[in-house]
Amino acid sequence: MKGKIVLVDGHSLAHRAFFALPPLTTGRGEPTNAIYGVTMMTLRLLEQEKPDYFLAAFDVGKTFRHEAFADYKKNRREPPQDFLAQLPGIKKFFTCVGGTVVGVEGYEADDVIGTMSAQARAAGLEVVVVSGDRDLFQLIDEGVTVLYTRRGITEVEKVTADWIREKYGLTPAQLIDLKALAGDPSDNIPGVPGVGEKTALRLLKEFGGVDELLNRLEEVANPRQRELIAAHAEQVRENKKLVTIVKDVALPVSITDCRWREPEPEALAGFFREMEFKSLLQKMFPAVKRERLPAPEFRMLTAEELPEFLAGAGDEPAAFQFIAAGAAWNRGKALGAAFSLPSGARGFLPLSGEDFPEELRRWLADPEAPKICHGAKVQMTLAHHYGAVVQGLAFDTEIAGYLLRGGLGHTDLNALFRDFLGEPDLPVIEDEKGKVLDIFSLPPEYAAEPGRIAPPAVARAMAVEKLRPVLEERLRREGLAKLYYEIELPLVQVLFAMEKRGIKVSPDRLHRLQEKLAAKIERLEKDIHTLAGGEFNISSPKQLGEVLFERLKLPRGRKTKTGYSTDAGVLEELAAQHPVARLVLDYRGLVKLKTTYVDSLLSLIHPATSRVHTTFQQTVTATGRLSSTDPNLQNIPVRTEEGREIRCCFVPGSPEEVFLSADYSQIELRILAHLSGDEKLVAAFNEGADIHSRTAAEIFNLSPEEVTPVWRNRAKAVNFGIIYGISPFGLARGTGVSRKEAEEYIKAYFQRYRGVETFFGGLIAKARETGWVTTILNRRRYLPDLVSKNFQSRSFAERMARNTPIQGSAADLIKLAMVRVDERLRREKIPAALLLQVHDELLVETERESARRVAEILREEMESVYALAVPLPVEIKTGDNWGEMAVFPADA
DNA sequence: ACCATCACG
DNA sequence: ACGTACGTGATGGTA
Repeated sequence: MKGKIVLVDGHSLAHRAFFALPPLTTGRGEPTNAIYGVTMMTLRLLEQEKPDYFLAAFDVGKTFRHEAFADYKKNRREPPQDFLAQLPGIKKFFTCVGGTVVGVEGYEADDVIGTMSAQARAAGLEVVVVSGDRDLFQLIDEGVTVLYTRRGITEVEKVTADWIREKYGLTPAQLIDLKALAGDPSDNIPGVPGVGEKTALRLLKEFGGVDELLNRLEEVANPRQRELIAAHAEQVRENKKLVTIVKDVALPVSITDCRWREPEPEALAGFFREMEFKSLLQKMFPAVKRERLPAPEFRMLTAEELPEFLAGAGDEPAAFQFIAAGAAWNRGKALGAAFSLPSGARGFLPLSGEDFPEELRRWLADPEAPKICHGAKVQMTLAHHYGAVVQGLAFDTEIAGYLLRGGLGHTDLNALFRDFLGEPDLPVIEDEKGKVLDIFSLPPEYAAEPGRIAPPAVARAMAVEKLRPVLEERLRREGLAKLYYEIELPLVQVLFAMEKRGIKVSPDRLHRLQEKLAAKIERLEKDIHTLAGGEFNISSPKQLGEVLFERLKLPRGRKTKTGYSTDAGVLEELAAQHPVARLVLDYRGLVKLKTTYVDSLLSLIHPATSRVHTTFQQTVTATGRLSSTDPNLQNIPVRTEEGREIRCCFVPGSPEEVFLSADYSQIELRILAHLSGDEKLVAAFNEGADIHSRTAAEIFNLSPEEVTPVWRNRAKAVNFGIIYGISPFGLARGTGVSRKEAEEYIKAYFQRYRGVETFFGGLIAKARETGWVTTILNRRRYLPDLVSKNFQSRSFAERMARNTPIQGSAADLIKLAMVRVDERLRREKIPAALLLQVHDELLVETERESARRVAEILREEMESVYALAVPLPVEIKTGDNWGEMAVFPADA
């Protein structure tokens, strides 16, 4: 017999899944989290292992171990009802997925697996045991491995005899003796008093097993230990029987009965539907239609009918939704526009080719005709391809959803429609293979099929229109209306204008840089291959690891999940030992610059204008920050000289123009001072102190003259740490000092800045109560994990809770400043415009003669944006490229 | 699709 | 005793 058998410990997997996942239920209220976890685990397993035979074993009732040993597992609490209720579902899943389910009265799942494992080995099969229970490790042998479930649900560790030798220094069979000697509190198995895992390991290494140990007791050096073991010899022998997995259970099935069958699609799909695993159903059975909202009734419109149709809205806002074959800055083609009016009237206007009807153009541009949509900025971008403008934006459901969901994501229209209105899924457009298409990325030829694309588009317009009053009410109720109407919604137009204007990148400079980098990279590549003694792909962490640690036999540093770590930290350490490490570091740096920045920017430059147009994402970050994509202009290099050359390629549009940049200095620490009201911190900023030097003086007890750059840098790292939610480990990494020392620093900081300590304490306590934290302008972030039982997730959530009010408030303030600066520039008709926002910095392009005035406006609006307990100074610079900016005004 | 790496604030 | 700094996006390699 040939092939592979997978033996699943159903009970232990279910247990793991139950505690690893948050509570999930069906609409009927039945718990499903363990079922879902086991399902995900098993599907992954089947895909990876591709077994020929598949058996899932379960415990049945009391076992012979309970009979033999009254206290067996006696301290175990009865499993929760919600767990037990899921076992039938789990067994059903194993059956539906083509497996065989076995439980034998009087035996545990372990014994069933042990028995089947022995039979399978005898038959020549490879055995893979899957469990979250270490007790199964004793079965490991030539041809028998255990997949041990680690954190989460789909992560498994492949445990082999070598793995066990490395970890325990024992053979798998010796694990039985280990448990017999040391006992196991979780099964309530008493070991020898005074013999823990450490001692037991030492004894086993010396004697080999408990039988030998008991036979040669006189050789045990420690007399007290010898006595105790002798006194408990019988117990140990008993334990050994108890913990040894039985391998001769009379099984009701044979190996051939366990042959894995391809699951019946109907059975599996039916099971998913019953359990309401909708995403799984969709993923595995795209052809099986989900319950979807029937498309609403609508009128197919002509351009001539449009004005009369839209007049039906009166003064009420109308929802509109484009559908398109591309709606980005480099590509855009509208295929139609759907409308939904509060009266219930709905319509669809097909669009094709280059024509964009005048009637539509006029309505979009009319500021008196209020409009609502989901993601207005994309609609504006698409309209812009036809020279059309959108004015009169009254509501954007995506942005409303973003504020209401408070960092939890799921702001797509379908999710909002489902979660806020309890409606079924919206209809979608599918291609011939049943793949769901993005409403803005349809094949252009679909323009010829308005009957196919109109209903989903109209349904979306309708969803937007129905969501508006509900979301609006929620925004008011949760105190988010001001943030929404005075900042986020006006910001849409500001960001759109920034994207539309774009920023000029000098193609000549970039090309020169590209060639220079290519030459340097080629040179480095040759040198590295020579030093390494052969060609390989330096960009492949896998190949690089093999070369460094196997061929060159350099000392391996940390490991990652998939192999050796070769990140900058590791290479930096190796640089002292082998010249190749430094070259690899240089190589990495240059390749990064070339591929991520030079090459990609060149490909995105608009040939006619030499400008690049990023897209600002307003609804993705959990803290309220913006992000930038295609290209990301918020991470253009600046910290190294070589990197800054890239920044130098960003230039004003004409020689008559210059850049002005305005950045908030220390905005996050100032916000911390304001929020905490800490006297020392507030005073430091009010006195205009160098904050890192001051912190150094405070926490290291130094006089100002004693604060050397080393101390200042450490204090700077501490300040960073405070903003990030601080942990000794993280601070140790940030400073290079030991963890213990880092702990001292943190203690000293909180001793000196009591206000900060109190603030953080109160913040966490309150957040645990409410489930969220807020920023200065009441932006909210939900942190459900603050009450997690898992230490790691809880700690993570606590760091987020400390960081978010700081990072998020800074985001609030600069967004408000952007709206105000834009307003001033337009009202005063100054030939200047915002180009970029980089979290605490604004970049503006202006005619030279207006530079002074723009600088004044930037300073005024940014510094006065919100009255804090401390000043909020702005540093303004100017220059003819983004890489070489000098303080403005130069003559002041 | 996921990971490792690295660019920014 | 646990295993970490907060927030992003783009790239090339690998499964």
